[in-house]
Amino acid sequence: MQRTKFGDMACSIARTLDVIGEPWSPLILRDVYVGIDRFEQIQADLGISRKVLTERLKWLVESGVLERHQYETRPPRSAYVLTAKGTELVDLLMVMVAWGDTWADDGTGPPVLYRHRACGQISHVELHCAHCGESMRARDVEILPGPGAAA
Amino acid sequence: MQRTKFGDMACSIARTLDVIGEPWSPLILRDVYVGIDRFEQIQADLGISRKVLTERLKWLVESGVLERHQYETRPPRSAYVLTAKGTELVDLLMVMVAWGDTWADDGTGPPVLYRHRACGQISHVELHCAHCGESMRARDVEILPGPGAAA
DNA sequence: ACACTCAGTTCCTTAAGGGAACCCCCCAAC
DNA sequence: GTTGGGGGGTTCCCTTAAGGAACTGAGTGT
Repeated sequence: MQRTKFGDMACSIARTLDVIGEPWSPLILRDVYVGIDRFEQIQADLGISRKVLTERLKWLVESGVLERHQYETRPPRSAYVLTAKGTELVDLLMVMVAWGDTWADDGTGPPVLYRHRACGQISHVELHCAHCGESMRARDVEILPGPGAAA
Repeated sequence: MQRTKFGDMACSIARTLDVIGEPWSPLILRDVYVGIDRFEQIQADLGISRKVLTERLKWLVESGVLERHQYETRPPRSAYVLTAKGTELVDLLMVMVAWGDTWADDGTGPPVLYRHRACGQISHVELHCAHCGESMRARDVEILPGPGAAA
């Protein structure tokens, strides 16, 4: 497959997809987020090919969303941990979860629940405006060209 | 490529990725969202191969996130429109935009700005708890097995 | 010395993406 | 009434990525 490069597009969605646009990456980040953070564990949990997992991990580390930490030297054992950049991608995963729970439920209910520490309730995420705090969804915004728009 | 099926996994992230996990789909949805809603327009805007675009559109329609509307019969002209299911996916795109603006800026600033109609300000989305309304990010939640968890 | 685990690497097969050419339908101009 | 052009695809070939299994190699543990 000669895949098109997304990183150069003047589009923040495309640039985000350049990092995690291929389907395994979000699942790898999820695994690392929940503590499945070593090569063998991730491979077994996802059933991903070892070859592809190696490639993805390398790319995610290069992209600065994961770091490889050798936490033991004898025997050498390493774990992957989320950087700040990677942790903010987990926010994206939480929105995916909310959508999947709503629109792709197989009838058995959500596989994972999220308890919000602040209020103690099982909940999910909603999108709000960073400025006024009110709900901010697709239908609530107007789109304008920004400074980095293509010529 | 014999790609692994994500739709059957007991994971809402995987089930979401089953629909839009391949890198072009989010960009197609973005295009439709901003009004680039016809085959030729999308193809020209994204530079995607016509073959792949045909496949993607078919899949997105099958998945219920887009609908094909023939708005003119002579000559036959059709446009793709977002369903409710698809419109909620645009929320996901807005989070991608926020991440891309923050972490993948090439120095020229964001290519697109979003004005929140409610407050009139240029803004971006933040994640809040659907229950208490407070900020709800990756670090603010506890993960629990839900009813649809794998055995 | 032998088995075992972790973390990859190598090799082969299959299928998906890119790209260009081609096709059909409808309309408009010459 | 045939040529030209646009919309909306389909067909073809080529390249490359994903899957999968086997192999490697360092480092214990017995």
